[in-house]
Amino acid sequence: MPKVSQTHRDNRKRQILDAAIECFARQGFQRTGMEDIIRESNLSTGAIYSYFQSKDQIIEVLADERHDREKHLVQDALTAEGWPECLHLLISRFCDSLQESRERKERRLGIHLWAEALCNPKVLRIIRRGVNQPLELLSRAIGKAQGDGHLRKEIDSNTAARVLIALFHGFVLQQAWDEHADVAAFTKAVQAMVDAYFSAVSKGRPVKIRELRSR
Amino acid sequence: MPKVSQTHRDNRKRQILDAAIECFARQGFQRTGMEDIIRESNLSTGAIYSYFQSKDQIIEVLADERHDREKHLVQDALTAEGWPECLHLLISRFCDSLQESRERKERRLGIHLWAEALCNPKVLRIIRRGVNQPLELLSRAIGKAQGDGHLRKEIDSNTAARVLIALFHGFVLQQAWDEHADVAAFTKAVQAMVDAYFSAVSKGRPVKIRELRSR
Amino acid sequence: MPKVSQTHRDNRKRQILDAAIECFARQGFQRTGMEDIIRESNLSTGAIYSYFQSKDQIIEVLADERHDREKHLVQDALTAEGWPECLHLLISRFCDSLQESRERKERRLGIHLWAEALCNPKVLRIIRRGVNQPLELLSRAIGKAQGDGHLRKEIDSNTAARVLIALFHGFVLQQAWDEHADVAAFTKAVQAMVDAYFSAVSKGRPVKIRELRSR
Amino acid sequence: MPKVSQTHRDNRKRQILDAAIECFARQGFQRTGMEDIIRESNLSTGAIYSYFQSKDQIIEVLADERHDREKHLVQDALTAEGWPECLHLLISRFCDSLQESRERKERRLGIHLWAEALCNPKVLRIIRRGVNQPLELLSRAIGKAQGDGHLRKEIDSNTAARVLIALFHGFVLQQAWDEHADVAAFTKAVQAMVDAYFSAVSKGRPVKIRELRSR
DNA sequence: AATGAATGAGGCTTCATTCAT
DNA sequence: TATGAATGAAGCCTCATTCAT
Repeated sequence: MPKVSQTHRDNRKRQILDAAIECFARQGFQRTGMEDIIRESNLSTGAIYSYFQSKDQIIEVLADERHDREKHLVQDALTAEGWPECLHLLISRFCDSLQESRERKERRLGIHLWAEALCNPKVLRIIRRGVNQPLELLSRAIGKAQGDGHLRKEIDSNTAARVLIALFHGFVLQQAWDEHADVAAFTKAVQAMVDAYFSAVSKGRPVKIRELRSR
Repeated sequence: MPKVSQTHRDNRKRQILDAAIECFARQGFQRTGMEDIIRESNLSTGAIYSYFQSKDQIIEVLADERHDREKHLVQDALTAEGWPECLHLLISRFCDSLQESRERKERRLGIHLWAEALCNPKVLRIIRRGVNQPLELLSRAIGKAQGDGHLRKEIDSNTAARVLIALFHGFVLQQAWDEHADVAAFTKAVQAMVDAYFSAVSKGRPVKIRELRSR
Repeated sequence: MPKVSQTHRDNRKRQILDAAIECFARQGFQRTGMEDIIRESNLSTGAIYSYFQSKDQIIEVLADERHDREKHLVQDALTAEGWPECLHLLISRFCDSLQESRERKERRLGIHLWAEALCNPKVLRIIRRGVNQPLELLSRAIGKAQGDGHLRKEIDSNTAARVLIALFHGFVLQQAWDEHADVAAFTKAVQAMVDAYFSAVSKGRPVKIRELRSR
Repeated sequence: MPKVSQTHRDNRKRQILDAAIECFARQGFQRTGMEDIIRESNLSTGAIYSYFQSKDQIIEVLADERHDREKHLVQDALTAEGWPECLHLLISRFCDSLQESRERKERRLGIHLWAEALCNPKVLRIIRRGVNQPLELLSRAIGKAQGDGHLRKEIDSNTAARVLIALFHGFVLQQAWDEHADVAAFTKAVQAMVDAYFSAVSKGRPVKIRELRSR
């Protein structure tokens, strides 16, 4: 039989991956059988296995995809000019994405990947890249803003980046557990908090914890 | 053996739960077989099943325990007097806990529970309680601080609480993926950010989002 | 501790056997766990095992009991004087017993024993005795009636006994499957049939099948 | 393997059912493990479960099959013309079947089903149908014979049918417990008894039970 | 004697993967 | 290439029985 075109193969692969996303997002890895993916993708067992070596490999590919997406989201946001703009763009880009149904589905899948990473070395490696690359991008951007004098120097850019990512991830969880979580309110609060943090006492020295305490 | 004391039963239960925590934290729910828990607990199959009805029930009990712990952590912190103290205590309590090995293990388990909640209604219910109760406690504390004039009124107490929780959860993830994540730096940054947020523009009016955006 | 009296032991044994009858009749052997018998008997695991060596042994003892009862039922009926009286007494004794709730329960148990006998040599031996002894008693009684001139000689006493027993067993099944089966009607029909059979053409030669066919 | 024909599927199903009959007839339901059926059928665990959902379902299907066979046996016999012919055909058909090894095996299985019915609602329903349908067929046939003047009207057709079925079932038991039970003798006796019953006192009035009792 | 906690072999079933067609 | 029937290891759990107290 004739070899099928690469495009055809790609389409099939997508078909499988989309089916897998659907199933995994809904039921997690354990509860999703290959049979579910097969049914959802309208393909046959054999077909699936001619595109992916195993269920685990599908998971790994999906992890890779998510990581790519995350990186691009950060990358895109950081193309904006000027400091606070970058940050605001990032926050809104991120938060906006939580409103789209497709993205929400993938975020659920993402959570399963976060847990999977804890006991699957391959996935852990992918997740680490998926967190570290955005982290570095962000960290570098913050560093640059500091260099440009838009930001207090006392802030450790790396840690600041971590905090931002933590905020995002943390909210992804809350939204997954309660789909009515108020994204807009959260967005606003994060914007405010981050602004306050980055701009606090920009005129002189940073606020010291002790001072705050005794106020 | 004849009737044993309640203490004995409790000890056995703990033995099983601890074994389960060990296994689940290390390998997740799927990869942990009852056999693993049996081996780790030094008990027999039957013994386990005379204390718990099923693997799922063990998971649920562990979820309940985590939720309780989380609530108590928040409750304890909020017993401090005065506003910023409460908050700082909470942050340090939380971050300190991430340094203890036992707690780290349980946090890993916690992440597995977060994912499990997405496709296990019972666990979801438990997790929701486990998030909502601390959220309310925190929210109420913030509200009280606002009432006492220690905090800007523009902040929505509920959302602020959400943001804090998100920060914590988000960092738990980072630490799980990279056990060398710098807890101290994170702690400091969170303290600073939160202080900045809650006290921002205390000298005049709060920064408005619109202003920030258009800057 | 003091050795308990034989009476006490007997009572305990009965307690266990009654509990077992209850459970086995209701749920069969497989579905009845030792735990069920323990609960129903209000004794402890250990107690049960100090009176019986195993679940199988309980079954065997119960089989023995049933067999005894069955034998006595036949024996008692055959004490009547004169031929048809014996038979009628037997039939009514048997059918009457099907009206009592206790007996019905034991009959259900009996059915389980019938099946058990097919794959449990010990029970098979007991059941065989339980069928053969009544069979012989009956057969001998029929033979005697023939000798006394009350019955046609052409009838094979052994087979006739078999037929009677088959009628009884067969109806026990029907009643077990449908507790509203009409015992009275069945009794009457059996009486009539048996009478017809035993007395048919008592004046001369037996009816030949061929004749019946061509009539 | 690619899609296989329906015939192939049917053959496989039969293969499994035959293996199950073999095992169940020999050892009963409890003592037969899926492993036994798997070995006996020369298939794999998975194969079995792709044809049947559970061990219980196999039992139910077998119960259905038996019920069908039983019904057909009666139906076929009742196609004969004329009254006593029908009956004699039925009796010989039934008794002949007890001579075939295959049928004897299935009869053993049948006994296990009779017991199973007592504590398995699904099987009970099937067994009831399996008894009631032949019962009705027979009852109707007897009624018709009465209408045609071939039979005494005093007989309750329904009860008479019950008696016949009871005779058959009862003998199935005896044969299962003692494979040397004399089928031919039993057959003859049943034929005679039934003939005597149905034609008794055809010369005058039927014998009344009361008379028999008081004789 | 009595208790009931503990044991662990064995039961039923699932499901990722293979491979004949 | 594509199909889906077949495989069988491994999983969760039950339950008759034992034995320390």
